[in-house]
Amino acid sequence: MATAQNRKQKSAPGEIDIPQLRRRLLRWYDRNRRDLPWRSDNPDPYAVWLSEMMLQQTQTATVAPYYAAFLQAYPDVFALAAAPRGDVLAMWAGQGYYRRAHNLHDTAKIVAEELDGVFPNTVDGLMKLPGVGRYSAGAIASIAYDVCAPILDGNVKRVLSRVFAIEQSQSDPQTIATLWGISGKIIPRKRCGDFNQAMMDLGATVCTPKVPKCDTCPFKKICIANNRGLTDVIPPARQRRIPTRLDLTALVVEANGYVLLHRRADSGLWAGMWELPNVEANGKSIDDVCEAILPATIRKSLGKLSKSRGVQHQLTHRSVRFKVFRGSCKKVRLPKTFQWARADDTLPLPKAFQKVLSAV
DNA sequence: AAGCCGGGGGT
DNA sequence: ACCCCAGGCTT
Repeated sequence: MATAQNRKQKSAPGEIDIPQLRRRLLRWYDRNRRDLPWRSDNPDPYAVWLSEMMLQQTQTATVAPYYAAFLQAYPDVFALAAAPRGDVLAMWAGQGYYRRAHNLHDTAKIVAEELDGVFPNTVDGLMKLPGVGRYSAGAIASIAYDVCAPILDGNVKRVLSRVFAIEQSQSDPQTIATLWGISGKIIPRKRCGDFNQAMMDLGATVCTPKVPKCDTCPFKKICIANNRGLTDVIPPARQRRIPTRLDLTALVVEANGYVLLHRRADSGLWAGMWELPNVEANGKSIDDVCEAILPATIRKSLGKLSKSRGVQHQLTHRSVRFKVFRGSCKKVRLPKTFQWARADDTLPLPKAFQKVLSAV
């Protein structure tokens, strides 16, 4: 009798031997775990939190050097809380998603000033911190405190979709709810941090989006997608969006070794970061551009501008093209939203502007 | 529910 | 060229 109940059971956790899944995964992890800088037998919640903020939508290889630099500059939450915002942003420059850097600093202050420097050890407590959602809270709680909280990131989504043959779109809220449910169901009572990290390692190194290495997978025998030859169609491809074009004219204004920077708004693209003065091109003349984005004091002493070669920069949702002009002037006093930066310093600039600067 | 927010590793 | 990455937040 093919009742709805029976059909539901077919791809429900009931079909998988959960204790066996746990044993297989932890045994695999003991032999094959990645050696990552933030891993430790005695985890420091601050270091775990720091790594998780950096790892949001960012691969481990990209994070590693930033993580090392942050931990050296700010060995504990009090050091980070005491740092000027500009220093934190400058160290984050190049990593993208700059809102994370603001949240990082805000959270450090909250923990240092209101929580005696101690990170919460519950999912609810952690989720009150800016930039910490359900995934990050579960990851920090389980890894730093061995609390048995589930996680669901891109890796775990993919692994669970395949093992339990969840065929629906990964972005469907219903599917996400189902996957959270499974993640909570399979997490063991012990070694929860290891278990969660093992799921992510498996997704990153074995259960990959393309050409998964099913022959070396600890779930080879129990994975429904593998048993039915469905690993190519689970999870289904998401529809991708076309980046929109953004044409900017940027100015490189120098004054004996310094370059003129402007501070961006606290929200939106490159939030709170610094930029080379720029504006949407829209057919503007160079005089119009200067009028639009330069303080009057600069314009007065600015020599003739020369055109440099253009720069192209790709974002996930934007395709940015820069026209670049270069000129020099006196090192005059500036409004607060501008600053003179030494051209040879590590500048608090997003990659796009680093690229423009290195091109001239 | 959908859009926004960066940059890069891997293929 | 195209996939997606230890997601969170706003509208």
